[in-house]
Parts: sequence; structure tokens; C-alpha cells
Amino acid sequence: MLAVGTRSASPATRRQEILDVAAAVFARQGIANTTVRDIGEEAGILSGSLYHHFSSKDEIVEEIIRAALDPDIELDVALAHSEVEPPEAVRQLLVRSLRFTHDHPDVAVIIANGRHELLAAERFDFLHTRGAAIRASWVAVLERGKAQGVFRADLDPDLTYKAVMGAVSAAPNWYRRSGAHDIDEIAEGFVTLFLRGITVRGDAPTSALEG
Amino acid sequence: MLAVGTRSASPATRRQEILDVAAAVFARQGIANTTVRDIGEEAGILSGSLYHHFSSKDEIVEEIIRAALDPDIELDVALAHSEVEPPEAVRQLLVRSLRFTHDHPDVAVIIANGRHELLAAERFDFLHTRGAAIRASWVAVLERGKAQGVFRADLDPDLTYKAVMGAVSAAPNWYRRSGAHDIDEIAEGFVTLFLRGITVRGDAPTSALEG
Amino acid sequence: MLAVGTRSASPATRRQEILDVAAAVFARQGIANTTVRDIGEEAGILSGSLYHHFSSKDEIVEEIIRAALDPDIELDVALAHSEVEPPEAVRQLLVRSLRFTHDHPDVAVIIANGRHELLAAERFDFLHTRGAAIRASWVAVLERGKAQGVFRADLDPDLTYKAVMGAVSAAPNWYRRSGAHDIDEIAEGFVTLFLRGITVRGDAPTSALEG
Amino acid sequence: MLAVGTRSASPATRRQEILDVAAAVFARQGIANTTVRDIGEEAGILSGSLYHHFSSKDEIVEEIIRAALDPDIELDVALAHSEVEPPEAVRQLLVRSLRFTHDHPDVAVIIANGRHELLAAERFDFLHTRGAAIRASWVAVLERGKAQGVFRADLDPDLTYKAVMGAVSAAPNWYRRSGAHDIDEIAEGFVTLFLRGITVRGDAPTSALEG
DNA sequence: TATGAATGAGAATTCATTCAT
DNA sequence: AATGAATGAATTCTCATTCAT
Repeated sequence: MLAVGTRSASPATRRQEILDVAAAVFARQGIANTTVRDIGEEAGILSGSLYHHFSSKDEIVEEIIRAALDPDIELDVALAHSEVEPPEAVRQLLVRSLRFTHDHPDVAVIIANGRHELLAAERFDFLHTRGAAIRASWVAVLERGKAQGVFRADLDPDLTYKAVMGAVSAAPNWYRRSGAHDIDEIAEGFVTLFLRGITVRGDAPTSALEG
Repeated sequence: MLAVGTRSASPATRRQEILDVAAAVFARQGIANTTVRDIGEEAGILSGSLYHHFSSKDEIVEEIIRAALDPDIELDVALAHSEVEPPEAVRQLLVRSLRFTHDHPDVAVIIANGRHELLAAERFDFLHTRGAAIRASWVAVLERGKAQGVFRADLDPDLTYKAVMGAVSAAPNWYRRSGAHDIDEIAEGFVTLFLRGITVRGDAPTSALEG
Repeated sequence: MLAVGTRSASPATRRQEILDVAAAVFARQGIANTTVRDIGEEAGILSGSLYHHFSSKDEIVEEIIRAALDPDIELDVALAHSEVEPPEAVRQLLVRSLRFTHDHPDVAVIIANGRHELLAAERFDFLHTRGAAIRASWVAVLERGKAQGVFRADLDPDLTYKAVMGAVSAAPNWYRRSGAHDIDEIAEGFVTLFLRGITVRGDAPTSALEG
Repeated sequence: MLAVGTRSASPATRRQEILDVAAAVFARQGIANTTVRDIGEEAGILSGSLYHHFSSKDEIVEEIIRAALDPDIELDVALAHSEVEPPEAVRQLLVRSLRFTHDHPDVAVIIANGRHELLAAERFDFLHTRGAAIRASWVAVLERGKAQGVFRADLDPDLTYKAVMGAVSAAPNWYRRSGAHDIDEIAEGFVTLFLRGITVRGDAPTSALEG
């Protein structure tokens, strides 16, 4: 037990290395246009050898996405049912979405561009679940704001959710390149834009807007 | 015996038939996940015979997209440089974008989900050009609104454009399924949301907002 | 029976037109690399319509070759068994081969480059026959010359035939481009080269050589 | 138990095995009439698996040809500019050409019959280069011989080169079948034939001729 | 005779995956 | 864990040929 080959890092780490490389390649080329060979080449491994770590290309994709998603699924839901003032809740929902883009830029791009493809596969049903949860959170918050008279009475929660989510979902595709803004500035811009669009005129949301 | 049933339509029509079928399949499955065989099967033709009409799969995609895009490229640009009041201009830009989704639902979905893939191909360089024109139009209008004091002084035109375009680009993916809204209601909801988000408080934009 | 469509020339001529065009295309691109569509395009006809004139691509090839070959097959054989002096016979064999290149440049190129391919097809068995006849003529003449003491005693008729035929067969590939020489000069050069190579030193062949 | 039977050879060898098989098939059927499946079948591998070793059919062809050609390109050129007596130089040029046929019978056949096709492809531009070098060597030697008065004054170097090269280029097509001659006999026959055809009468070249 | 659409067999190539070593 | 060779199914595309009009 003297010397053990230590060419590469520990097994778990090697696995993670591959996942990181794969995420970058998937983000750059799209899932369908990325071959396992592409991944292997960039990870310094032969494509066949990837199968010692993963049982299929899809498993790699799944693991990349799950790893990024797992931690914080329930936060939005909790927020929606909390006592937090609706404008502040909207802010937090927006900030959290954009933080995801910042924290997991590759995964965010993968999901943004592979959405259609992923949603069609049973394997990625959990994305539907998650999407439904996010939608429910937004709708709940928007409804609450309307009930409290702080959001416009004519606001369509579903349509508003779709508009906001569209804006947020597109962010990964331009975020990395725009060194101009950092993620908090972006979030601030989005929060201002949408809160003004959502709230009734002239009053309450100011605190959140200027906060 | 005047009219005899003719099995197939006129030449120009057969081509168009195939393009329509192909657009539907591409929209449903994504470009990369659609084989020429899929198209052939749905069009009632052998995949090889498609090459009697088109010289490659990419040509089919290109023709589908160009046919939808060609007519109205310059309208947005013209509008940006017109005398139209900025809020009204914003409304028109928004309405026109959403009308595209309504008029060409398949193409809109194809572009929305294939964006990454398409932009990477030289063949579809015209999409970059078009995207740049649209962006320029939005930024010009937003700048003009700021200069006239009707849009918020702290508005970031680039970021705002990205938010709006994100919302608009996502629309094709839910538009068809949501029989709930018709396209004008949707446009109205977007116009209200974004104009309120963009304009300074309490005054001028009212006409456009309530109009 | 008043007016008959006379758009193109008489049927026989139209057929010949197509054959001529096809010969040119085959010569330029090779048989295997020429599609019936190539021929149709250059003949101003759709590929399918070619089948009103010919029953297959191979038939076109065959007809092109046969038309060029038919007239003069037996001449060489007759010459071989005639009383003509061997050197003069050699000259005539050479001249006739090179004349073929001159008179049927496309067919000569087609045969030169398609030889391997053509000889493999049953349909073109007549090329074997013809080749054998030519070979027999040459060998007979060379043998006769040796017997008469005018050709070198150590001459290998078979090998000599192969050398001469190789030189002659390659000619179609450069003939057209070399406007420098006309066909008779070329023949003269070949005759001189080979007769000197074949004959015994210092005497008899002079007449033919200088003739 | 020293040696264990190993089914497949070493890596470099497997590749070479395939190249050898492919060369044989190409020589037999012609390049255009050989499918990658033909090669696979004869090499005992699925056609798709060939792409593990080569990236295209053309690459296989190129590698086969380059491997045979690479070693000795410059020899002819060097000879042309050396002090070697012209008749001896001619002999060497001829012998070397025929040796190529002997050493690489498949490649020689491939080039002989695929010439037209290969020269048309950019990928095989190096064949033009090589052909030009060989031509230049021959012409230089022939000119030198004329200048020294050992070759006929009325000799056309270009035409002579074409005749000789034609004879030599055709050799691969009959060489293998004619077990009658071995390569040196053939070379001797060619050398005698062409040197007699080239040289002035009666004298100098004798040494080379009888050598 | 010609058109234009279509057929059907097969071409080269791609790629996720397997497996002996 | 990794290699390198191979599989096998599928993919895009080609092309001689057929056929209704």
C-alpha cells in the first residue's frame, strides 16, 4: 500500500471534472449537437471511457441539470406562501432566478436552449414539475398582490408570469457576454421594470423599488 | 365531366405543402431531432424524393424561415426613425412581434427553440442581421423616449430591450396552447406591463396606455 | 396533318444531339461520375425524358462507343494479313490508332479512362474482342517483320505491342490540349520513335521512316 | 505457453491491413465503383467502423497513394540534373517507373485507371505536382541528350516523353497478369525499344543498349 | 416526345454504446 | 479507470429509373 497511482484527482472529482466540461460543451453546442466524443476530447478521455463514469449521454445531461437544480427548488414555493409583501416577494423571485443564471451559467444556457427537447423526454419530467412550481409561486404572489390592492386590478397573473419568465429565461443567452452589467444591476433593472409594470400607480411599491 | 379530381395539387403548391408540413414537424420536434424521413412520412413522400424539391434539409429550414421573415423586415427600422411618439412606437413594436407569433406559429417556435443552433450556422447569418435591426429599433425608440422625458431617465435601453425581447421570444412556446388569450389581448397585456415599466410615473403615456 | 411541331430537329437528329452531348460529358467527367441528370442538363432535356430515347445510361454509353468503333474494325486485321511491308504496316497501324483519337476525341477519352470499368461489364465485351483483334494484328505484323529480318530478332512482339498501345492509348488525354502538334506530326513522331526502336540498325526501314 | 495467439494485430498494423485490403479492392474495381462496404467486407469490419480509422473514403485513397509515392519523388529530378550520361539516365528513369509498378502493383493500377478522376480532385493535387516533376525530368534528360548529339536532333522531347510515359502508365494493367515477364525483362525490353528510338544511329548508345 | 413528381435501392457518414484487454 | 477497436442503427443524400399527365 505504498504508492498508489495518483495521476488524476479522486474518483468523485474526476467525475465532477467531466460533468463540468460536459456542461460547458452542451452550453456551447447544444445537447443534440454535442457528441460524447466532443465531451471526451475536451475532458481528455476517450468517449468509450466515459461509460465507466456514466451509463449514457442522457445521464450526463440529467446529472448536470439536477446538480444545479436540486438545492433550491422549494424556496420559491415557500416564499409564495409566506407573509412577505408581494412587491418584495416579486423582487426575491426575480433575483433568485437571475442568480441561478449567474451561479450556473452553463446549466442555465442548456436549459434555456434545450427546453423544448428536454421537456419532451420522460427522463426530464422533473423539469415540468419544477416549472409548475415556479409558475404557481409567481401566480400566487401576483394574486396576493392584487388582493391587497398593491398590484393592478387588471393584471393577468398568468400572462404576467409568462412575460417575466420569458425575460428571465432569455438572460442566460446574453448574460456571460455582457460584462457591462453585473448580475445585481441586471436584477435591479428587471425588478424596476416589472414592478413598475405590475404595481398600481404612484405609491406603495416605492420602498421595494428604491430599496 | 367538367372537373376531374386531381390527386396532387399544382407544382408550386406541392412544394408549399411540404414546407408547411416540415415547419409543423420542426416546430414540434426541433430541427436537430427531426429527420428528413419524419418530414417525408408526414408529407406522404419518400425521404429521398424530398431532394427533388429541395437540395438539403437545411435548405428546407432556411426556406421556411425566410418565407416568414422576408416581408416585413424594414418596418421596425422605419418606425424607429419616424415621428411616432415613443410610447406608441413601443406599442407597435410589441404588437408586431407578437403578430409574427400569431401569423407564423410554427416558424416562431422553430426560431425560438432553434435560436442557438441557427445562429451558429453561417447559412442563417441573416438572423443575426435581423436581430441587430430589431435591437437597433428598440434601442432607438427607447433612447428617444428618454430624451423626450416620457421614458424613465434611469432606464437602461439595452437591458430593457433584452427583457422585452425575452418575453416576446418565449411567447411562441405557450401561445398556441393557451387558447385562453387571443393575440390582441396578449399584446394588450404586454403593452400595459412594459409601458408602465418604462414610462415615468403618472402622466404622458396615458393616451397610449389607455388607448 | 397540317402543322407538326418542329421545335427540334428530326428524331434521329435529336437522338444524335444527345449522344454527342453525352459523349462530351462522359469524356470530361468520366462515366461513373456523370449522372443522367448531368447529361440532361447539358442537352436541354430532363433526365427522365432521356428514357424516351434510350433505355438506360449504359445504353447511351454503348451507343456512343459502338458508333465510333463500328466502321473500321476489320481494317487492322486485313492489314496484318496483307502483303504490305512490315514497317509500312506498323506505320499504318499507328496512324490509324492516332486518327481515331483525332476523329473521335471524346470517345477516345472515354475509352482510355473508362477502360477498366468498361472491360468489367458484359455489355462491353465487344471491347475485348476488338482489343484482341488489334493485338493480333500488331503481333502478326511484328512477327512477320522479324521473319523478314527487318525487325530486330530479339524483339518481343507482345511486349512491343503493349508499349506501343500504351503510348497510343494515352494520347486522347493530352491530344486536345496540345494545339502545338497536329495529328499527323504526332503520328510522324510516334512512327519514327517506334520504327527506329523496332527495326534492325542502319538500313531498310529508311523508306518508311523518311516517307 | 510462451506465445499466445492474438486475434488481431498491433494497432498500426490493423490500419495497414485495412489500407492493403482497400488498395486491392480499389485496384480491382476502380475507386468510384468501390463502396466503403466492399472494403469493410473484405477487411472483416463493418463499413461504419472504418471511420474509426479513417475519416473518409477519400482519405483512404489518399493515404494509399501517398504511402506509395512519398519515398522517392525527388530521385528523378536529381537524376535529370546529374552528370549521368543521357542514355543511362533514360534507362534509369524507365527502370524506376517500372519498378514502381512492381513494388506497388495495386497503387499503380489505381493511379493508372483513376488518373482522370484523381486529377480532378483538389485533394490529389500532389499528383499534378509529381507528374510535372517527372515530365520535367524526362524533358531535361532528352534535351541534354540532344545537346550532346547522342539523341536524335529531330526528337521532340515533349512528344517523346508522352509516348514513353503512356507506355509506362499502361504497364500496371497488364503487369500482374503477364507472369511471362519479370520486371527486369520488361524494363530491358522497354529500354531497348525506346533508347533505339531516341538515339542517333549506329554508335554511342551501344554501351547502354547492350549493357 | 417531353415534363415533373416520385420511387427505391443504396451510397457515405455519424454516433451512442459495448467490450476485450 | 482507461484504451482502442468494433458494433449497429440511423442519418443525410444520390441517382437510375418509372410513370401519370
